[in-house]
Amino acid sequence: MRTETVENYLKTIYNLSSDNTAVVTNQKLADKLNINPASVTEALRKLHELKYVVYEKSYGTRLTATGAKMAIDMVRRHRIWETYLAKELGFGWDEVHEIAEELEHVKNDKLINKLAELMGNPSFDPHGDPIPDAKGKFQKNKFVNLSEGKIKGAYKIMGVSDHSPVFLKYLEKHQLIIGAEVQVKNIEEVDGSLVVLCNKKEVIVSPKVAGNIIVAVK
Amino acid sequence: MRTETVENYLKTIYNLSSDNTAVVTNQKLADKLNINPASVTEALRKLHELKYVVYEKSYGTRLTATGAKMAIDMVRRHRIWETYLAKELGFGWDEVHEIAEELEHVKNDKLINKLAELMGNPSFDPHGDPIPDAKGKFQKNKFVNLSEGKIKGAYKIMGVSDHSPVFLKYLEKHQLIIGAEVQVKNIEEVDGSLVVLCNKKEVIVSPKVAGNIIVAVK
DNA sequence: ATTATCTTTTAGGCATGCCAAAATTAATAA
DNA sequence: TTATTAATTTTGGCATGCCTAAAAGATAAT
Ligand SMILES: [Mn+2]
Ligand SMILES: [Mn+2]
Ligand SMILES: [Mn+2]
Ligand SMILES: [Mn+2]
Repeated sequence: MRTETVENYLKTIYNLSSDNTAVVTNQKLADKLNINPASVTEALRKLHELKYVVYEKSYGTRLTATGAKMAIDMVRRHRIWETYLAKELGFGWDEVHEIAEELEHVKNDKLINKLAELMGNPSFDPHGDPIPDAKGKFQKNKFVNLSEGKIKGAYKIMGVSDHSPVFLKYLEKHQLIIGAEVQVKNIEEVDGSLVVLCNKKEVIVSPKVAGNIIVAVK
Repeated sequence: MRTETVENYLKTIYNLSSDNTAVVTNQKLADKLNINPASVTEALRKLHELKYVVYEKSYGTRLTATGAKMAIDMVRRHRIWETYLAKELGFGWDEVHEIAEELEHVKNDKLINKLAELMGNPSFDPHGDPIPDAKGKFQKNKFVNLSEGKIKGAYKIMGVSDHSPVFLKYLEKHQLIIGAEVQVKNIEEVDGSLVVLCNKKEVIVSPKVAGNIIVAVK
């Protein structure tokens, strides 16, 4: 059964096993889904039954081909809705995730495809994440982390890996938004903070923050 | 708890007790919700507990003020989404209801208000039903049924009371759509069918169909 | 190799929503 | 009014998803 719960599990497994086939632990799933580990065990048993995942006891879980297809479908829906909310309805990039968490479960492919078409089939969502097309194909990007930035290096912000409102509002306050061009002026010895020039202003970016900013080398 | 189930019950009770305070029977609820009458009894007991309805055993149910407020909120969401799907995304009036059944449950007032605003706060949905504003106020209309039409009478179609795709597609085929102007040429003695002129074509409208077309007298 | 720690699983429960069958109540007809 | 029919409620069950506490398994440290 493709319940909302199943959809959420599959999507989350997919997001946690970033580099395709990596195995996901129960703990990480429990954390991400805000659910007790015992409940995760149960759920995985069922998902295994349904052939959506391969679940090996006390080892970990990975998606089957069927599961991956469903997961990618969810990712598409989520990101299309996020993009729509931001681009067409004027929601902030810190607001869209939560609403998309609900909208993604509306069962109507035509709806998603119409929204996508209306926006010219965008390839990236407001956080810079790639949007799979209707067939599940993505544009794979090869960006790096700002924390790998070098002194005098010039970069362009392409995405973020932390989607929490707190983080996103913080970035916005300093104009560290998608598309912004930044230059690394210095890297502090003490704590590894980056002093970057962004929009003609100097901003100090902590390693933690830098680690969640995805950039292209210019 | 305001679950999806609760929202559906309240909305349905509201829709079934058309003339405000009319009592709704379990049977009608069971039919509309496609649920076993036994389940309806249980649900109503809980809704009564929650003070959303006044439920009197073996007699019937009506909404409390609190329940009515929630119901009207649901009606607003449903109709805003229907209008949005039709006007902005190009869905047919026969397609929008089903999708809106799901979208109406997304918990975000800002979203609904943005959609409404974007469309200029419409007062009627694609079926001619009035859309309550954010405060729950509607424009009460005083239309009549086409089945009450008189020979030589001229009318304008303002709405429909059957929202099923079959019915709506049938109407569309004969151009009997909202805004269309019709003139009653004759009423057949045999079965009460109306012969109406619509878009310069004669159409025979059965009593059953006419009974689901809402018109304004011109 | 053994202990301590952390993760996962099992066992036993609970809430929500639904159903079918039987019992009760209400409404209608005779 | 009494019998028949129809609507409602009660009873006992079931599936889904979640939880806590206890048991078992895996990992890491001494
Ligand atoms: Mn979700
Ligand atoms: Mn995103
Ligand atoms: Mn609904
Ligand atoms: Mn409608």
